[in-house]
Amino acid sequence: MGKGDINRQKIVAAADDLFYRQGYVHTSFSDIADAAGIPRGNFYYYFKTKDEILAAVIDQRAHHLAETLAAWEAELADPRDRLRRYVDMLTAEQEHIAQYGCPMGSLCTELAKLRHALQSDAARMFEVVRAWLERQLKALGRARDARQLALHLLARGQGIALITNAYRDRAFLQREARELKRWLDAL
Amino acid sequence: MGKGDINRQKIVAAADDLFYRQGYVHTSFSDIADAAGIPRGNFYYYFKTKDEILAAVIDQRAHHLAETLAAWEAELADPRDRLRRYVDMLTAEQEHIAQYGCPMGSLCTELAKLRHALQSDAARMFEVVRAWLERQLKALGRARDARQLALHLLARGQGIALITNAYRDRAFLQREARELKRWLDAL
DNA sequence: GTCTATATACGGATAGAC
DNA sequence: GTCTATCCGTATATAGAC
Repeated sequence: MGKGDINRQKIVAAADDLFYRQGYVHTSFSDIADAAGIPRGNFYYYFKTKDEILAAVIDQRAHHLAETLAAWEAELADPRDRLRRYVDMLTAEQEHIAQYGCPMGSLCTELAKLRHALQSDAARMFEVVRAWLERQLKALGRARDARQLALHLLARGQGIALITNAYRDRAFLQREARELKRWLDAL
Repeated sequence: MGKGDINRQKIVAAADDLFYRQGYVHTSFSDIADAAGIPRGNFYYYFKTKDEILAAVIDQRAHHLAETLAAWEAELADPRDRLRRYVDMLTAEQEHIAQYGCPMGSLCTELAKLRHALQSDAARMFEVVRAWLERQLKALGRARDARQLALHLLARGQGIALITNAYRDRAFLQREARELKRWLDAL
């Protein structure tokens, strides 16, 4: 891996973080360059436009998500345990969620308002999760309604993240996570 | 009501619409002035800063919301019918939601990322709804957990709106609205 | 590959004539 | 109350020296 690749990676990592914490529109090239430790001018050697960085960030998030979910699948044999693990992610990330919301949800919301060309790419992050949830639900014997249940679970998580963020209320997130687990157990 | 008040009202109405459809950061003074039919320069006679417009928009949304909810309370005697009516709002607004998400949720999400001073004011829109839901739930005999159930309902609605927006999937919204009503009936 | 200087456009905001 | 002209900062983006 050359030095160029390392710089490229640093830029994407910095942009990923800043897009999450500040939003896409509100984050400037300078912000990213400063955070990555790359001089403003040299920036354009790696990315020609802001959209290119966004595409790289979406790609990275989708890959990271897929890796995490695959690891849970390898680690846990019982599909119900895997789904529980998914809910545990909410609790584990409660600090970030209270401050910045969900990285997938808030980005999709922002890009929808911008009528951004990459909005459908951002929605593919959700697809990664939805497909994984659906597979676990099928393994649980819910083949018929697995897809709908997966979307339902996705929406529940997004609602919890949004309200937790708006109210800065981690106690709410914890209560709802417990309730989601009861819902899983009843499936 | 003088001409100044009318112009002021036109500005707030235009800003309300644009903040919903384009987001706060991405909407410029020029956008609002153009939409309201007010010359750019004259704008500052009514509002000194963009934040002042935002404050007026939040105020208007909260008032409009309170009026709508009060009307439902006057129209329907049964608290369960009132709650059903709340769920019906999702279905009625499905076109807007699919395109732009929830006006409350998307604004709170955006302001949280900006670390905007008015973020807590925006959250007060949620409080108007939460308090109303809580009252209906208490009237249903759920005094003990009315507050938690109200927040739960709020979060369910937000999750549905977000996923509907991300996937542009009105069928999902309709299915989830039906499910929410079943949940209400089981209370 | 790295960095400086700079072009160009647009944002929010102001002064002041009418 | 209305409108024009304009300031200043910042944003994206480019040219070109090193």
